[in-house]
Amino acid sequence: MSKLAIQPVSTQVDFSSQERDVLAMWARTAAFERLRALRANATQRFSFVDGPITANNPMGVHHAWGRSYKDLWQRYKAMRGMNQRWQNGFDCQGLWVEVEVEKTLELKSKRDIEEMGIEKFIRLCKQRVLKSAAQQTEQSIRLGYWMDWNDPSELRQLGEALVADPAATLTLPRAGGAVSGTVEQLVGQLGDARLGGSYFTFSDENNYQIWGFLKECHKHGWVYRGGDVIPWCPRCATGISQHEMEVDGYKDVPDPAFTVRMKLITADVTAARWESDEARAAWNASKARYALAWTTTPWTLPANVMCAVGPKLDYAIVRQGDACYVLGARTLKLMQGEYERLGTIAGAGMDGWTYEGLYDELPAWKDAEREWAVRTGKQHFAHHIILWDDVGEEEGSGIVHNAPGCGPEDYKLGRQFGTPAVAPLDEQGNFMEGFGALTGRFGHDVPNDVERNLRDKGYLYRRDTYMHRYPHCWRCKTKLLFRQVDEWYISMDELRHHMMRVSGEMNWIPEFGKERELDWLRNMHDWMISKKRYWGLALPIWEYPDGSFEVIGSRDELKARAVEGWETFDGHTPHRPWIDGVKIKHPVTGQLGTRVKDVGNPWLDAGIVAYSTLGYRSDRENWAKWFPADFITESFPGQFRNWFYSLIAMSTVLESTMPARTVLGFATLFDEKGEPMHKSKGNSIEFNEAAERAGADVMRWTYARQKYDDNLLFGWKMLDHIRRDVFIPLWNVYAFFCNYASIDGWSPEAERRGTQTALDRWVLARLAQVTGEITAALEAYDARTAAFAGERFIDDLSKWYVRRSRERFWRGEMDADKRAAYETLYEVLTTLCRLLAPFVPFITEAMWQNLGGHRLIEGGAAPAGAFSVHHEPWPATRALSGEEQALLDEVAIARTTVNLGHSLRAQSKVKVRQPLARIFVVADPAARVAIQRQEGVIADELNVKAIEFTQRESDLVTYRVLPDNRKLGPKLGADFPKARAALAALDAGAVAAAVRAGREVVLQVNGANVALAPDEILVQAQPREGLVVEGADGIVVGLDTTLTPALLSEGLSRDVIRRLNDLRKSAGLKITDRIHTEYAATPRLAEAIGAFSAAIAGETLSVSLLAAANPAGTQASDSFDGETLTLGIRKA
RNA sequence: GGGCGAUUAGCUCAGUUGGUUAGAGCAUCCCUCUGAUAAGGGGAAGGUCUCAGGUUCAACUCCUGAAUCGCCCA
Repeated sequence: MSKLAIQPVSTQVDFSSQERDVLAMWARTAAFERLRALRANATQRFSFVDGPITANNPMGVHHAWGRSYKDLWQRYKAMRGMNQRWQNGFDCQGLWVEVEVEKTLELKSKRDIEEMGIEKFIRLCKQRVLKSAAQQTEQSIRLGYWMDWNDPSELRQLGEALVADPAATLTLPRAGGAVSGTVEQLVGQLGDARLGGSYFTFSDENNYQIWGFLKECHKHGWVYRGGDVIPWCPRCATGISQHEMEVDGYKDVPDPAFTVRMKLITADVTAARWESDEARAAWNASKARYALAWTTTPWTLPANVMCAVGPKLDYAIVRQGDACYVLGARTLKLMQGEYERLGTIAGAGMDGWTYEGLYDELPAWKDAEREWAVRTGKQHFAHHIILWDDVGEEEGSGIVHNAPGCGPEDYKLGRQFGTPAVAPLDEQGNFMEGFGALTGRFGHDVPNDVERNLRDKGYLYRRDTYMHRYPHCWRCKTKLLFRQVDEWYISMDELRHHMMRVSGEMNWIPEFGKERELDWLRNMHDWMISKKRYWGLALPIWEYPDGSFEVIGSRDELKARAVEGWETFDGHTPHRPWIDGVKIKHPVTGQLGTRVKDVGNPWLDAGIVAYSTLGYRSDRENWAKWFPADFITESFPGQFRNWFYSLIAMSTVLESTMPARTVLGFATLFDEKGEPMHKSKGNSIEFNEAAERAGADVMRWTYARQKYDDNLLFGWKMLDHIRRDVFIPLWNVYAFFCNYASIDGWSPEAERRGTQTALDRWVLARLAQVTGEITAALEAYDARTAAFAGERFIDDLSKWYVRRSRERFWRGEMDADKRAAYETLYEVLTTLCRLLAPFVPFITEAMWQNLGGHRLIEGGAAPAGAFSVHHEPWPATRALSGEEQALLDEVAIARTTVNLGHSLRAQSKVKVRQPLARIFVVADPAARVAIQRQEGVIADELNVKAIEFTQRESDLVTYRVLPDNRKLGPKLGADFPKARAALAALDAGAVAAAVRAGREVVLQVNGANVALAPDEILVQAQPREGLVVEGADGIVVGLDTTLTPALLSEGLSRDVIRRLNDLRKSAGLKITDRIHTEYAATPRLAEAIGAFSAAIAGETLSVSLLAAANPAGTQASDSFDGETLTLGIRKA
């Protein structure tokens, strides 16, 4: 092996451009493939299952957060020697893709799609997915995310070929042998064992595996077709499931608020309390009586069936003109104009009151009533008032209009009371036949028509505008309506409990995740799995004309059962439209079964991947090897009811066991001000921009140090802060080392030859300590703790080790001490590279290559060899020895002492440059030993000649004696305050002396003697007032500020040195350049220069130092401390 | 309406089973050091620990209630 030559390094580093160089190096050397090969035969495995990223748009910085964790632990586990699958996943099917394709093609509705042709539409959806996947792959690579990535250009090529001619034959080259097929077939096989790369949830395997899951559910009788009223997007013409009602789902909007007077037919007021007999008489005499109902969805009024009141609420009976009104007692502000309060009635007393229907003349109502009559055997349905506990008084009139065909709660009540139901809207949100003039009109467009109609009929009391939160489509932002529809569900009754058990077995980070998931499961409704759209899982449900249905569990099963349409379908992926033509025959009735047109909920696609990607159907042995995943991670919000939920549901059904051992969740990414990033708001940061401007490493570190529970306020300021505080110091330590190593031609050797100093041993102890800290934190999936430990170490390394070691590197001779400095810093840097590599793969790689790794490539290392820092094993952890622990404590005490000394100098306005004779120190015996051992360092830092442990502590300190609350509180109870006061009244010095001597202290409390043991009293030394003394951590430092002429003279000489070095710098000299120096100085100063000429010459590399009337060369003049100095230097 | 979580310095956050004078980093200002890097060191200022009760010898910490914010559910 050739000798390593460490190259000099600039401190002006462009991290982003360096990252691109590293990426090029990785690509050129196939570094990732080498890692896979190196770990391929490892017996230990780390199973990570990726939660698929939606392959729809470019990756955002919020995606980079989670992906940084994914890469962090995969790299870490690789360094721990484990074999891994390295498979990324793309989420491919669903409405989001459809919406984007529709936008591109400017399609307005489902009708447009059908006119264009479903087949073409599906192909365009697939192509869009492939294009997005290619882009996200490139961005992930830029992030430094090591995965078994597809070639992005191949993905794009497939997408184009698919649109051009899906039936064309294509051959894809692969290491294990080329794979051929039609374009469509190959696309359907992406991610499988032969093609490798990322998994795609649109793959045949993924879809058929879900069929198997649904079949299993059907075996238990959990799959059913249910009617319900659900939020409905009229634009997408599909229902929005409970899972999708996300944060984005609600917007504040103004809506018309109608107060409708329901004309009462029967109203039993026996429960009423009247204001007076006259009031009662007024009610009896009134010409018309009304209940006032309130709604913000006027389009639902034509479907009104009942009204609901709160049984425990009070309702006011009021008179206005000839009419009487009943409304919530606390909602009287709704009344317009003068009115008279007649009485009060509890909601419970209004049960069963009947009223005139608002739209009883409509054919739709007549049909509904007829259907109801057939069902119940009754004649006429009377609109009436019911009791409902959920009625509130905060908004509206306390009387809720109920239309069972128009709202989920309404629907439930309708079912409960067995009423007719009128479902007014079609898929596009338009009124259906039978609604008179409203037929064909859009639901949200009819308030004015409804208003006119109700006014004409005398039913409208008032109309207002009301601001409230109203659901909108999470994809296209269209204002939702509610529709009564048939959808397919998986019943949760039984499954819920199994899922709760499985969730309970998993390790949730942060811990509250488990409670959240359990809470969600407790409240989970049946899972709506159908969607009335085109691009997605073809639900394998075949319906027969008699309403019965079957679930088909696999392609083979379908083939065996197919009686029609198989030839057309064969060779295609299991998607619409081809699958729709396949018919089966009922084994008993012989009826022809047709597949339901619905596609599946996309969370089915993502939830199955712990099975589909591990070969559950085809290679059960392989599946068992990798299942359950050791680790999964995604952003928490939403995933409890989405991915985590579906993952657990499917694993519970298929194997009744957890899909992953550890779930790491993290919060939400916002902008610097804590507001959501939105392209339209202009506050979003593109991933590519962040990677280029801040660098991927800086981003990754930002994510790593973030607390999982807290939202991340992401912005340039914080990125810049991380770069300055973490990366610049790290890089400068590294650059310092390399630049001197390069000058000295130093290179690492197998054997250590240096003589380590205490400082070397200290930093190596710190290194062992931080290795332990980072390892433990990563094992516990705690990135933040690990990152903070790293930051503290970089700080110690830069601000203590390197700062204290600089002179050792400057020295000319390569002596044993300098050698030890090189050897130590080399070990620290190379170990640190490995410790930080999983977090920040680029900077560590760049450092590693210059520090040694690269020689293996250039020296032509064996093909099986490791050349990247990411091929290395993780640094071994070890327990600290007693001496090492003591050394760490010792340095901590020394640094405290130094800080105190600096503080004193600042207070007494004696600058550090001015040497002083001594400091005084008061410390307990252990600290005293530490300070003695670090005496040289402390004296040097503080620029003092000596450290003295004063014998007469009382000169420096006073004592404060305090009761040990923890011990005496429980012992004395209520007497404690008195004892504390009694102790405070004693002479602190005397008590301190007694405690130090190990004697009891006796107090008078309530006339009785209480003896306190020495360990029940705390003695604190405090700096004496008025002295130049500073104290902390039990150490008190005093400064002797006496200035002798000799000290003053030395101080002056230090000023001269500093000014000379400033001059060297401004003259543009190199650090190693030698100079001739001349000076003109006032007498006292000249004397000082004379006295310390050797030191001055040495510190400034002056080969001559001469007095001159007019100093030659680059000149500078200055006055300080009453002296004047002119300097001149010339390069020697 | 119900549930969960939060509220500590200008900002971001620590704060062990209740215990003595509530801390750090950043930012600000002042000083200092510089053969130290976009730096290093010191100091100052900044707090009714959201509020109100309660338990206790003792509450940032435990309990109850309220306010505000966030999330989930209805």
